[in-house]
Amino acid sequence: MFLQPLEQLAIIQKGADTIVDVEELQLKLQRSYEQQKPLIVKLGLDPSAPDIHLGHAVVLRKIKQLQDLGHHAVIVIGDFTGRIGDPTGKAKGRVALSDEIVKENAKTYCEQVFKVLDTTKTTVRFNSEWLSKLTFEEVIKLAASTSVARILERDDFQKRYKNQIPIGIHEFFYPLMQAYDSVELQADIELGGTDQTFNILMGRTLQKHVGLEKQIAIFMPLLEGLDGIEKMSKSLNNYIGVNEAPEVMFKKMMEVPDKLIIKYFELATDEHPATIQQIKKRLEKGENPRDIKIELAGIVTALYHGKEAMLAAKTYFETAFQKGKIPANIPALLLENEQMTLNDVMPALIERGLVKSKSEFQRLIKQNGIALNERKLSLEEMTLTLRNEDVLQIGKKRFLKFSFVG
RNA sequence: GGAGGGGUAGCGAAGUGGCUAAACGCGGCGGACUGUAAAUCCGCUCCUUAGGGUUCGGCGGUUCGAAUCCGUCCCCCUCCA
Repeated sequence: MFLQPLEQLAIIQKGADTIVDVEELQLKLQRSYEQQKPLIVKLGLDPSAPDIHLGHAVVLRKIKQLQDLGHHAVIVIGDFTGRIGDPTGKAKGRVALSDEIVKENAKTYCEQVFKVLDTTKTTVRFNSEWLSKLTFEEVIKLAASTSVARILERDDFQKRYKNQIPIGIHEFFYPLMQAYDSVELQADIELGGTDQTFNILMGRTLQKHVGLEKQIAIFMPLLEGLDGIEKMSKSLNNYIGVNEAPEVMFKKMMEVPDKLIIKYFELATDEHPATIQQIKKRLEKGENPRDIKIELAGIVTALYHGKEAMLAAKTYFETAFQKGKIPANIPALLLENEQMTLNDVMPALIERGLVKSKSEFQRLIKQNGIALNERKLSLEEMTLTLRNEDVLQIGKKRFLKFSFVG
């Protein structure tokens, strides 16, 4: 059932940034092979934002590969970590609420996670399950396994300390809590981005401290977001969510900077290294990066939405953005009666997030950014009565069709 | 506990009684150009029934007038103990 340990190792190493420690990993694989017993692969997820994006997916894809090799994944939802970590949640009423929200987020989360992972080889755990039961004494003992100097080594702590940005004492416990998860699960392998180096290595320290075998740390490269500079994250709004509509996903993929095309092929698709080599060559030969990016966008979109939806999204992209025409499938807004004007629909537009305020809408009109049925609007036309099938275009990307009930 | 420095729009940062809805930079948005872009150029960037209305950590006060002065409270940082 298992592949030869060396073959497994090759697959595991593919695309990984660093593995600590490869020899130990080999030993674990060997033993697992001999005993026909899967390794426990741990991944911690922070439930604060309920969206999984392609950056997370890099790690998930690697885990999927481990599952395909026969190993077992444990997803740890950091509900405890998240709950005490949020310094804004001061009010007591909020804690209970955020508990529910965490549960709900976790549900959405898992749905997304399983777009990549194999359900039958995955266990989902919440770390409040064990962390909330620790006594103060146990916590202190945990804390004694490291030192302030060690904790301060962590990159972002150092930066914050230098820049006089506050560091809460409780934040010192994050690495410990995450490390304790590994102890509890007796993880064989923990996956994470290179930004998780400190936390994941702490897991090894702690496991050793309590007399367990140390987990293997596999660090995956961080995927830069659409700005091409910062790592993909929701708060920087440079992300592509796995749950986003196919049209949105396709369009965003096209916004990936040219220089990241190969990296995205490597980290966001399951393409074979040989295929990627060929693409590299095509780029070097001077082939238009746009065309290659269209292929990339197609592959990624199909990965999450299937081929059919991808093809529709591609057509949408070609009509709306390449030709500048109104695409076929655009969201519709139902009008209550036949006397509605743009002024009247304004609240609905704001609610849908198409514009921030009426003032912004008027500003856009002044800037030639609003069109009704492909004709630019003027300020006076705010009071025009809308007709069935009228199409409103805001900027280049936002479309809305009006239609009457019934 | 003591001493000092801070809190200004999404962020960074000017402004120390009226000319300030608040310079400048970044980010974001619109337009031009394009290969979806990037780079570049132009414009916008609190709300509004366009007359105004609400903003500079919170509350209260002085003043014809306050981000700017006073009181008080909250928060952050540094050094000392």
